[in-house]
Amino acid sequence: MPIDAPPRPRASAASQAADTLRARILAGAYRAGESLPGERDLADELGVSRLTLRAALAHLEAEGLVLPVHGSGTRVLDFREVGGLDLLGHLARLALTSGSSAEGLSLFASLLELRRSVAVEAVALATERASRDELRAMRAHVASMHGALGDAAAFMAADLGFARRLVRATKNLAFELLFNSVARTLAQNPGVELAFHANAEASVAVYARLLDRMEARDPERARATAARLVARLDRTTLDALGLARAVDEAGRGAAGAAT
Amino acid sequence: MPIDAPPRPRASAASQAADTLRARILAGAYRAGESLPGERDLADELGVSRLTLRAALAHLEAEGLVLPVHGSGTRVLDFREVGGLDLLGHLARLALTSGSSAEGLSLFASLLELRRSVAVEAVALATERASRDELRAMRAHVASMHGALGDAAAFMAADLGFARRLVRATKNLAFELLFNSVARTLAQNPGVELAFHANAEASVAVYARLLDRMEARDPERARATAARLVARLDRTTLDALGLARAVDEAGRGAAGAAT
DNA sequence: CTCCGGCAACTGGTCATACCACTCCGACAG
DNA sequence: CTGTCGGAGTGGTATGACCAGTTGCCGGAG
Repeated sequence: MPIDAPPRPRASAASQAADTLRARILAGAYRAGESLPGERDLADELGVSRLTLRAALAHLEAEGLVLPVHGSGTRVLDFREVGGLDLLGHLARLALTSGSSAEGLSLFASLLELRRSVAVEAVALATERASRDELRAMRAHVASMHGALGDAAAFMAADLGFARRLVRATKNLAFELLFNSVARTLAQNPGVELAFHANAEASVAVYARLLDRMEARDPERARATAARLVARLDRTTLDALGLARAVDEAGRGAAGAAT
Repeated sequence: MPIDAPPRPRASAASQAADTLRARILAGAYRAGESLPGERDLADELGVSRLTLRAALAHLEAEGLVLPVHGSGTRVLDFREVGGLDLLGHLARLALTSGSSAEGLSLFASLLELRRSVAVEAVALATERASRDELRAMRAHVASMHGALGDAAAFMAADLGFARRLVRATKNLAFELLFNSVARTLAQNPGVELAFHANAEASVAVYARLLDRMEARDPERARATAARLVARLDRTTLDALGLARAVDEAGRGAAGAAT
């Protein structure tokens, strides 16, 4: 019984086309300011119908990569100037799969830096605004995290769950939406759960201490504590990720020649 | 002389359909977790072809509002859980045009709060990483802002321009992409330029002082100064925006009955 | 020769129709 | 009652045509 049926015919043609075009744009194959080839040509080249191609373009447009102009062409935008945060995940994924691991790591470090600055402020805000119930729920969540210490993926989910409760306690929708983007970026990069898991126990301990600060209702001290502890966590996370990537790299290097 | 020729037949059918659906989802007309009506029905209801409807759905999918499932239906997602930061602009616009001005103001306050926390950290990072050239360019930019004090729109553009230079000097792509989202959110809400303009002189003065701090290469002091000064700016901005909205509200109230 | 109007050949935007692929659920056989 | 197998309904894709803007060439008027 030969295994033939590919268990991964998943990606739709439209999203595949979108991925291809996105990769080209992010890689600079089409320069910003120029126009994309005509839809008819592009569809033909990618081997899809014009309709499918247009669906892909609609996604890219929503991501801020491209701007179709009726009668003229479809302009390629400078993603550094107009792209949203969601691009970071794609950039990191591209760098990690098809290029320098160092660049992907750097992007990941950027994301952690942003996350940290927001998290610290979120702690301060939550210290002022979290209800007693919310604090209690966070306590319970942290306690439950001990049960997920064994499984990396489960722990990352629990970790993000705590972060979401924290962010929600700030009563600030902008923070919450930003958190969504960050969480999605992390989720779509396989391997990061290992980095999360690398300092799982330390994270749980840190969260418990942050809750102490928050319950004391002293925003400034809470902020200072958060800044210190989260920075330390992030350092460990980055080290773990770097190590994992290095091992991965070495493994690939042993299998094939270094490119 | 009846004005008939609409100078704004601009919006394409697809984007109109997307706006309609987005508004419905954000307003809760379709509850999260449920499925949208079938594409055929929906297209018929909105008076567009199924193809156009699909283009609209592609946008909503990219925005994280909706998830089409092949064979099943198109699920409505909880935007508070998966929506990106770009939604904030739409929410604010909806609140301001068709509903409570207070809610829109609150959303705007959320955005300012986020922007401030990020800006403060950006100042700290830029203090460490900005090159001498970048600092000089920022100086020049601040100087040039004096020329835009008269025009609200021009000043807002100049203000965002300074912010972009600052963010770029952090050498952190995540910060830069987040800035893009924030800037776009501000840009798509008409009227905010007045709020920016309300404390134009103060802003320029603050930026100059921040540059002093950055040139001194002391991240901690720079951060503290930024936190203090920017918070003050934001308070003024919010007051100005609230006042403008109140006046606007009163004007509308005088013309029609309060809804 | 210069300038301006208009036509033609692009481009993206929309439409109608048909068919494929997948999911779900209910009817039927066991 | 259980398991299976269809069919109905859903989103996904293809085709071909036409509409609607934009651009630029080209010929005629000055």
